[in-house]
Amino acid sequence: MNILHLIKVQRDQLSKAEAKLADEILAAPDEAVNMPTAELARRAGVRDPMVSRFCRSLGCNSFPEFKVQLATALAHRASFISESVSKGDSAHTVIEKRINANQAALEYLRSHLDVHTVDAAVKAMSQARQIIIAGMGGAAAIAQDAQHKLFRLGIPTVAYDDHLMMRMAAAGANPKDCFLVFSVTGRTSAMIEIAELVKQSQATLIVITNPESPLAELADITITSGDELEDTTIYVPMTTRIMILTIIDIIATALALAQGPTIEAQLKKVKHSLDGTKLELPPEGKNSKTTKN
Amino acid sequence: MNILHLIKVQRDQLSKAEAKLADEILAAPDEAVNMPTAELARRAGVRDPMVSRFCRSLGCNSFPEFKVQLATALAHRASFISESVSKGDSAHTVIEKRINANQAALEYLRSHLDVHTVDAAVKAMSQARQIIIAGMGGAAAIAQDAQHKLFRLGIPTVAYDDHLMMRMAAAGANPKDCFLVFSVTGRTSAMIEIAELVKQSQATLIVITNPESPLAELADITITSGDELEDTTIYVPMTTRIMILTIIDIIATALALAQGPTIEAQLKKVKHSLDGTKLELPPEGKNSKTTKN
DNA sequence: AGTATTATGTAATAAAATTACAAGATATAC
DNA sequence: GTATATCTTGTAATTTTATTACATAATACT
Repeated sequence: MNILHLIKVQRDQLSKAEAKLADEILAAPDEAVNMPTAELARRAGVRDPMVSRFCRSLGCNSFPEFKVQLATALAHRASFISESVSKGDSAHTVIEKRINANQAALEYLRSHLDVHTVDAAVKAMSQARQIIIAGMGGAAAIAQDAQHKLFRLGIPTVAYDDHLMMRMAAAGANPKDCFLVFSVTGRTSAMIEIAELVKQSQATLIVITNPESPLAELADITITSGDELEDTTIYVPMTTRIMILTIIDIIATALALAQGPTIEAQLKKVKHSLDGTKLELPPEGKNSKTTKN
Repeated sequence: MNILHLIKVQRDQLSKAEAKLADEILAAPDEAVNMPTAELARRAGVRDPMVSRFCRSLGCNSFPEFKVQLATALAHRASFISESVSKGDSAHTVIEKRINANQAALEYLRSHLDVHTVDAAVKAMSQARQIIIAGMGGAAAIAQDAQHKLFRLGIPTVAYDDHLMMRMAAAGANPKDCFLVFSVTGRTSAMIEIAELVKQSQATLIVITNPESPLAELADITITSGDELEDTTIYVPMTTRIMILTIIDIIATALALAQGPTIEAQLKKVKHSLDGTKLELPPEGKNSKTTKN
């Protein structure tokens, strides 16, 4: 866990003077990181040695060591303050801000993605007879992408973006099937309908959605879509897209590992099937890879 | 520029003793970050004050300040070592590794995405009569996603994943149109065909692909797909997906900004069009946002 | 209420970083 | 090629910073 998190978590178990320091640091970590003990102590209204003690309480061996940790945490957090873009922004600023925002989304995922949930999803999917994926609107592309990834692993997978097809697939699903639903908000009634049909078919229902949504309640396994994070006032919301894609990435990777050695051959077969569609690589290209995707 | 980079760059313009310090730090930055001057000096075979001088040469005000900078640089670098997954990995490890890999991809993008290229693309797209997007295979989902984002901005946009449709669209394109092609490798002959047809129609051809590919050569504007980065030996390649999505994100954001104040109303209209399809939010949910996507 | 325990401040000390200065190295001019 | 200037580095002193030891205050517990 990073040191800023740690301070926040331990904040209430600290002594009075230490809590003052914690507050001071949390209030302005960027400044704290470049202060000597004396200055930090003065600002927090305590005496110098408290700073050393505070660092020890947090598990650091010295104040300098603490500063290094703080700087590290701050480097990660830096992208956490994913500033929204504004009118006068140059292309360069937009690039920086959007990359920061997307990195921050991944950082958020790191701390909020539950291992056991992922494990459960992987287990269910690896045992599934077939995986049926559903996504509408903005989630349609995600569904298609997931299908593309999973089918490459040799798992029978199909993706739908059409409501009627989804209904039929949901109603006709086998209890051994896995139904994977992408819905950022989890409030689209059409999607909830589908989920209910899936329940009736007794297929395993995995949803990637806002955990506090009606859709999530229906699911056997719920994985967060990061919907709670996204700020709709920002021009073009995107972070959830990145998060969900990374979730798929993680699950697909874990699935591939679960499948064992056969998977490599499978991937190779699929890849080589595309060979005929590609132009040759230049003879002495430094890029010695074979074609792909 | 981060301090590690700076040290590398300035390495040869430093004095003999300073160079020794530079080498020592570059050799083991993780250790250096937790050393006092004396220790670092000893290891580098110089005297303590050289360390202070070295920091000054690099533009830092003090050694502690330098350490903070180093820690920051190291924090970013940490995610750069995106280890590939392996057999015995637990779900937790897979999560960490994939998130690291994807964050690293974004870090790569940060330093390799050319501002002027993005500017040019945004300019071309903002002036376009219509944007036609093409993507096949794994890029189909990306194309669909891009379409979804751009059409929300009120820009006439269409996406194709079918080769015949692409041919027709390419052949029939207007010189005022913008043709956006996604192809990770840039070697799919079907896609190159399309690009050639687009050239004949004199529409602006923007491709997101491997910059050293036949497809890139045909384009008016080329943006890297990160293909050169991806390691095909890793089970499920994904980083390019994230990179391309972020590129779309950046362009769409810049486009939105370029459109000026009208865009907000436009986005609201599109968003509210979905209101009827969603369930109400719970009355006292801490989530006070309106529905979206 | 009295004692034990913990928390914090004060003063002293130790550690760390920097400055001032001198000696050495290197370059430049003649 | 020597002399001078400039730059680099080391030594020693100094200052700043962090920590320890100890005492006092606060809190908790009996």
